Formats: sequence, structure tokens, C-alpha cells
Amino acid sequence: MAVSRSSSSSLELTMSMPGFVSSPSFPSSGKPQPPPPPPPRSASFPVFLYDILSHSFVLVAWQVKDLDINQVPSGAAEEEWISAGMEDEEESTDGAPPRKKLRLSKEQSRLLEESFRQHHSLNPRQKEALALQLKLRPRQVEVWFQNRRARYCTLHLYYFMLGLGLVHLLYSESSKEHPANRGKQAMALMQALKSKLKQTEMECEYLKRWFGSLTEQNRRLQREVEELRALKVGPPTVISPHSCEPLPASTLTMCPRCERVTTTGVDKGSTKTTRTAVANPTIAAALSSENGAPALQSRQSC
DNA sequence: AAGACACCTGCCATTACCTCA
DNA sequence: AGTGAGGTAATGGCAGGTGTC
Repeated sequence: MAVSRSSSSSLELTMSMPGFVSSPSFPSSGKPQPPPPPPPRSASFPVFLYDILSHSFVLVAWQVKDLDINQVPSGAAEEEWISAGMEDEEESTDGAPPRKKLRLSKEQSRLLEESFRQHHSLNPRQKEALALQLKLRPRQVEVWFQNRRARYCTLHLYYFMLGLGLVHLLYSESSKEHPANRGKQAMALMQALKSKLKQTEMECEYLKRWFGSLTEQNRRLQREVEELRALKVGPPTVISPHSCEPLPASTLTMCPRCERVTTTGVDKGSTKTTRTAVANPTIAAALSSENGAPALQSRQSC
């Protein structure tokens, strides 16, 4: 992001942000383009902030509608949503098929939002399962998450701009001239920021609980592994490739994500990784479920 | 060990469809 | 009924990571 003074009373702001969807889009030709339109007026958008942004900042793009970051479409239109999914795939016979616009049902949206709250990206297994549950194609679920991530980033940019607006408000010349207005406007901005803070706190609380349950599960699985080692019931004996001796069980560690057993510290610190089958169904199930870990991608390696 | 290749996935910019005022 | 704006599902291209040969 770059902020530069273009005149004595205005700032020019350019900003690039991952996932930020520019709309309307500008042609990439070299010709100078007219300035982009100011942010839209909406019920949830403070008018004074609109004025601040309109007059003081030139935004690269703006596409924000509501403060609620996990907003589900509501109102009369919601009732009219039609369900369309895998059964809505007929193609016209003449040339290219007409591009049909899927409208997700209320229930589909709800489940997708719920899933998004748990994790912002899906591994292939989760995607398949969700698609099956929603009667959609996996690709549609994938696209929904991509678009949702973009909206999520856009909304966070909005909150960032709110904060920026507050700073500008407090230090701008015009607000110094009208301190009474400044107070009111600052209160409204603070209200919006407090609402965001509250939501962030709730998200934090949720993540804490999730982390706690994962820690507990990890502890339980480690206990189980220890018990299995103690019992020595048909453990897969790992032979050292160098000494041809069985490796002691205590030198084995298993990565819960990639299901690899790593042996360490035996052959003068060498490390060898072996993919193994998981015999214990409980452990196998626990490992395979991955517990919906957010932002962990299946192609990541350890 | 290094490089070429295929495959998968996410991101981005954009398009196209749909709804609503 | 026509129209423009806004929302969003969908598309296509690109880049990066990974596995295989």
C-alpha cells in the first residue's frame, strides 16, 4: 500500500491485497483511466466515512456491502432462492452450452458458511464430503470457497479502511475546524470498530476451544501409541538400513498428517522416512479425518 | 542429485447470469 | 416492460508445490 499526498488537502491511496476483487475492473491498456467510483453508499456505511473516502482517498477498487463478515443473504430474496446443483447440468444441443447461474439454497449456503467458519480452505476429502452432502459438484464447492475467501479479504480491507478513516478523521484539518462533528463521527467509527473487535474475540474464543480439543486428541493418541508400544503386539519392525538391526520403538515418531514414520538418532543422527499402513483403526480414523484443520493443505509435506 | 514433466491447488481478473429497485 | 446496478457463480490463466521418472 502506498499513500501519497496529491494536494494539500487530499491523499492518494493505492493498495494491493491478496484476494481483493476489483470491481469495476479497469482495462489494462496504457491509456489513462478515469478515477474509480467512490465507495457505495449503504445503510451500514457511515455517511461521513463515505465523504472522507470520496474526497480524501482514491481507491483502486471497492466492493463492500455489509459489516457482517459472515453474512448470509437475507430478506425476501432469500426465500426465492432456487436450488440447483448436480441435476441442473443439461446442455443445449446447439454449440456452446448456455451458462447457467446456480443459486444456492438457503440450507446449502448455511452449511457452506458453517464450513467456512471452521476452515477457510478444504482438502480434497473435505471437499468431496461437502459436495456430496450439498448435492453439488466438488468444483462448485471449491469455487464457492475461493469466492468466499475473496469476499472475506475484501471485508477485512473494509475494516482496515475504517481504522484508516478514524486516523484521518482525528488528524484532518477540517475536523479540527469542526470539533463537534469530529466527536460524533469518531463515536460512530469507534462503534463500528468495537463491533469488529467483538467478532474477532468470538472467533478467537472458538479457535482456542478448537486448539484445546486438538491438543486433547493429540494427547490421547500419543497415549494410545505408547500403550501399543508397551504391548508390542505385532508392531511393524523397522530394520535399520545400515546396521540391519531392528530399531527400538522409542526412536520412531509418526507424523499425524502424512502418515510417515520417521526414525531418528539411531544411525548417528540420520533420518529416514517410511510410509506405513496404520494398523489401529482408531488411530487410522483419527489420522484420516484430520479433524478439519484450517489452512492445512493436503499437498503440504512435513 | 538435478532437471523435465505432469498434476493439483489456490489466487486473480474477468465474465455472465440473476435479482431488485 | 425496460434498464442499470449490485451480488455472485463460474471461467480461464498463471504460479507454486509435489511426486515421478
